[in-house]
Amino acid sequence: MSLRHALLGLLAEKPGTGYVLKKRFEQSLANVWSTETSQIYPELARLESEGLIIESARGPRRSKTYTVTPSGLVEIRRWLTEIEPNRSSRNEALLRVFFYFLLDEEEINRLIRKEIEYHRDLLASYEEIEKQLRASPNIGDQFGRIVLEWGLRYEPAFKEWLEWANARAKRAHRTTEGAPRQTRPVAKVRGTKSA
Amino acid sequence: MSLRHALLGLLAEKPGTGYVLKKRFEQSLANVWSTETSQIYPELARLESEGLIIESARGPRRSKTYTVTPSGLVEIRRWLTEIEPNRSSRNEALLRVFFYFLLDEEEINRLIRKEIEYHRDLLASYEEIEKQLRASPNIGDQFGRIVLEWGLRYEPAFKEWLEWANARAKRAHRTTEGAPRQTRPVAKVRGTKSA
DNA sequence: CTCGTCATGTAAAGCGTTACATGATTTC
DNA sequence: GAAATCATGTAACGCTTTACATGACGAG
Repeated sequence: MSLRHALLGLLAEKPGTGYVLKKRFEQSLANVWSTETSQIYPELARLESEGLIIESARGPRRSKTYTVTPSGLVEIRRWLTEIEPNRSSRNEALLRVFFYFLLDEEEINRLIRKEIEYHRDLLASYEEIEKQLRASPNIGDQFGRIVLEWGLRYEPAFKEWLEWANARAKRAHRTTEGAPRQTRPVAKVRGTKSA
Repeated sequence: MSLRHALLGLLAEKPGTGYVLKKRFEQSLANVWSTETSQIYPELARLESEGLIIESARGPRRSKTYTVTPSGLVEIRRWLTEIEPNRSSRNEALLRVFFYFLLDEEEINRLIRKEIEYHRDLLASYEEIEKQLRASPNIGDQFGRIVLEWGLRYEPAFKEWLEWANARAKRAHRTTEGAPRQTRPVAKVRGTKSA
């Protein structure tokens, strides 16, 4: 249940409405966590009913500003310090590379170049954010800056790996040429489909 | 729907039963994708009913070996080359760091050290796999090796960042000392809770 | 004959995404 | 007064995880 703690954390930083929380997800947490409004509003209602946040203000368009309560603060600290983080990760890009043996050299090259472009742009956007942070150093963005730093280190490393992978994929294809993994019969059909 | 294509890809590499597919997920794809048997078996049944795989053999304990069909091969190639990869990522470790402003220096230090240990062990396991691959170079593991290489590059980079983050967190705490973000009243309560 | 592992599945609950619905306020 | 944006929510569907159930085979 990371979403509820993400909401608690954001509200601990600064109270806000569901709408602004969504914006904050998109701006500061885009590459770390994401969610939809359809998940935010019910979760805020649940957090309120559990007393972890309170509706502290009503604004113009029947907007509700929520503020974290003392027990909400206790809860997020408990989560941070006592709950083992879920470290399982999924990376569809890597999963795909795993199956590149099914493609020819040219297609692999095209796909990897596309990835490189994507990550080049992502790095550029991180650098832009970093520039802005440097221009107006907001006390309080310290840990956001630390997370951003990871993006600034990750992207160049990933790009280098993609380039390495592209070169290596060519070599892999050359060495397996004429000996494809798929062409020999792999299993004798012993049973028959019965449904 | 990455799971179905992961299954197709694994079966394209080598036919197998649901049980061995689960093992292969754990061995080769652990850090890339994961799934449970409760997801594998229904998905295999669906893939078979769609003609993308066939039950090619029956073994001892009523085990069913599946093999990818020509249309299954077409499908996974289509997925690889024509479907835009889902690049959205979630990283709970980074999400947590974002909220470290709620903790004191000592706790942050403890948490970061724990992460460093975890990733140290993960890197060691990757290095072990790499050693084994080098010892018995299996043609066909080429792209698995390429994916592994990312792990061998990622882990040291992440560790360095964790160390940097730890040092920087200390600095961040010192500069915000006596000016915590949470202590001033953040919102006037204008409305009242009505449910 | 017992234990471990191989092997396949179902059920239920939780989490996440997509689609849809509605209305209020500000800006031009 | 029209359009953009602010703002909150529901419904349905799909994916993922946890828990449970069952049984076959092989080793000792």
